[in-house]
Amino acid sequence: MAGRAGAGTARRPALSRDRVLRAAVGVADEGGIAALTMRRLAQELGVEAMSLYHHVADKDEVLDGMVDVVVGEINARVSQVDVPDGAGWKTIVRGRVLAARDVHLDHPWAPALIEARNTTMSPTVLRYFDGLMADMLAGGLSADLVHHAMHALGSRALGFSQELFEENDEASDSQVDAIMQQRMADEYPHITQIVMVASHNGEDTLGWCDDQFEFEFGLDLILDGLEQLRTTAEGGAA
Amino acid sequence: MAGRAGAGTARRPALSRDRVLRAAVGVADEGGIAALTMRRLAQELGVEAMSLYHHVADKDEVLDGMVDVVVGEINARVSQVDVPDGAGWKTIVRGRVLAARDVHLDHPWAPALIEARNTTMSPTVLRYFDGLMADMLAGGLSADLVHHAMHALGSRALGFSQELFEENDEASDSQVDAIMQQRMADEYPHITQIVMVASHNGEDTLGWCDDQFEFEFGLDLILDGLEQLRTTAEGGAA
DNA sequence: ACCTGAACACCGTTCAAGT
DNA sequence: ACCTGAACACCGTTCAAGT
Repeated sequence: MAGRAGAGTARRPALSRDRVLRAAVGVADEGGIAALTMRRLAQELGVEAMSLYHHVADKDEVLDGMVDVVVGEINARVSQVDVPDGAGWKTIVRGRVLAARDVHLDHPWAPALIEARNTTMSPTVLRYFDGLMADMLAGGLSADLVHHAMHALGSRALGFSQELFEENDEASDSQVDAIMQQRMADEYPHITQIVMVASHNGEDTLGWCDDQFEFEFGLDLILDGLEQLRTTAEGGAA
Repeated sequence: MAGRAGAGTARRPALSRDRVLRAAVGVADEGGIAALTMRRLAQELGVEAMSLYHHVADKDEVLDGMVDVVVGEINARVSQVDVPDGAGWKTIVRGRVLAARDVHLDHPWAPALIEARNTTMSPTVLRYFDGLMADMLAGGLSADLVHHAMHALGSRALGFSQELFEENDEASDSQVDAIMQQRMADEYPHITQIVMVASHNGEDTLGWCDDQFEFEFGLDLILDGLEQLRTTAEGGAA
C-alpha cells in the first residue's frame, strides 16, 4: 500500500524499543544474563552497538524492559487460566501464582533479575499485583491482611522463590563424594540426616529436591495460614 | 620474641585472605557492592590491585568470602542468643532467624549477594543450616517436614526476605504524586486501596511498610503452619 | 531521523619482572 | 615468597560525523 520504504511494509523490520527488548530476552534465554552485552545484543539485531542507544537510554533500561516482557507474558498467561466457577480465593490465587511460575521456567534468568533490580513499579508488574490483590479482597481478606499477605508471599507472589539449595553441577564429582559424605556426616549431622531421608523418598543424593512440590508446599503453607487468619481474628499475626 | 620481621609482631599487618575479605566487606558497607572493584579494594589496603591475586583466586572468591564473613557474624550472634529454658522449637527458630536478620541490617548488600551467588555450600552456611535443622528436629518435626520447612522458609531461614516493595527514593517527588495518585487509583484500584489502608495505620503513603513487622508476620505464618502439620498428619502439604 | 566508527574511561586478569 | 608495572581483552557509553 504505502510507497515509501519503511512505512508499513518494512523490508527488514526497523529497529524499535520493542524489538531490542525481545532480542535481549532471546539472548538471555540462550546464553544467560551474563551473555547479554550491548555489543552482543546489537550483533543479534544485525546492527552496530551504538544504534541501540536511539531506542533505549542505557543498559539499565534494557534490563528493566526485559523484566517487563517476562511479566507481560505472565499477565497474558494468567488471564487465560480459567477458574472453576465456585472456586475459593485460595484456588484462584494458587492458580495465578503457579501460572506465573510456569513462565519463569522459560526464562531462568528472570527471577534473579527481578530481585536484583526492584522493578516493582512498572505498569506491567503493578497490573499483575493489582489482579492478585483483587482476588484476595474478593475472597474476603481485609485490606490489612492482603497487605501482609503480599509481604508474606514475597517473590512467591510473582511465581518464584530463591532456591537456596540450587543444583550444584560440581557436586556430582563422585571421587570427592565419598570423603565429603563422611566429613559432612561428622560436621553437619542434621543436614546429613535430612538429605538421607529426602533421597530415600525419591531421586538420588544430589539434585534431590522436587522444586515444583516444594514451591507448592510453601505456597500452600502461606495460603492456608492466611485463610485461617481470615476466618478468625484477622489482621495481626500469631 | 621472633627476630625476623613479619613473624609475629608485624609492623603493618601483612596482607592475607582474611584481611582482604574484611576490607571488601568494609568497602561494600560504605559504598555498596557496586563500589567494590579489585582496584578500589587494593587501594583500601594500601597495595596494588594485582597483589590481591596472591591471596584470592579471583573476584568471585572475594564475593563468596564476603558472604562467609557475614554468615560467620550470624553464627556468632546466634550462638549468643539465650533461649528461655522451656522454650518450644518455634521460639528457638524464631530467635535464631531474627538474630540473623539483625546482622543483615549492618550489611544491606548481603542478601542480594547471597542470592546472586548460591553460596549455600560453604562450611559457614552449612553450620548455620545444621543448627537450624537441629532445633526443628529436636522440636519433634520429622526429617521430611524439616526438609520442606527449609524450602518454605527459603531466604527467611537466613534472616532476610527479598523486599519486592523496596523504598523508592524517586517516589517522594510530590509534583508527580498528585497526577500519579489519580492515575494509580484508576488503573490499579486494589493496590491503591491497600496502600490507603496501610498508610492510615501508620506512616505516610510512601515508605509505608514496617519491614520488621512484615518479616515477623511472614515468619510466624510459616512457623505456625509447620507446627500445625507437626501435630496432625505430618509430612505432606495441604 | 537514524545509524556509524573511533575513542574514552573503566573493568578483571595475565605476564614478565622486580626485591 | 610476595609484590609490582605495563599490558590485554573486554565492558558501557560519548561524540562527531556520516546518510
